[in-house]
Amino acid sequence: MPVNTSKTRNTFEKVYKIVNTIPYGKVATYGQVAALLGPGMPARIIGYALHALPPESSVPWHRVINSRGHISLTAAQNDNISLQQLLLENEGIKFITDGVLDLMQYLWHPEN
DNA sequence: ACATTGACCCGTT
DNA sequence: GAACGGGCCAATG
Repeated sequence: MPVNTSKTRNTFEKVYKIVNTIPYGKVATYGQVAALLGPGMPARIIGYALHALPPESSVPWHRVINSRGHISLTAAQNDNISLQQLLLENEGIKFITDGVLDLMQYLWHPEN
């Protein structure tokens, strides 16, 4: 859950802002988002921020996956895996197998 | 203020 | 190619 301290709010908002720039039908890796956040930002923070994100939010959290092109989400939230996969498939992204998609094809290439 | 954990990544065995 | 370990920042007890 996001605690509204000044520092975290800033970082979290940055994450959400970047995630919002991911175009429809494309996906970005945690590492990419971390790199856009700034040097020295580990990918874990993105995961933390997105995990804290409520489902009602308009942030396309499902377009963020790990560097291997897999849906992470760990075992605890395996119900969300199907949800994320459904959302991505709804955007025209085809999965190779369950929870695995083709990064070369769908990876977002930011211009900045 | 210390230790542990986390929707991760990368280099080395 | 799989398994292991170190590393970064933020949140929680």
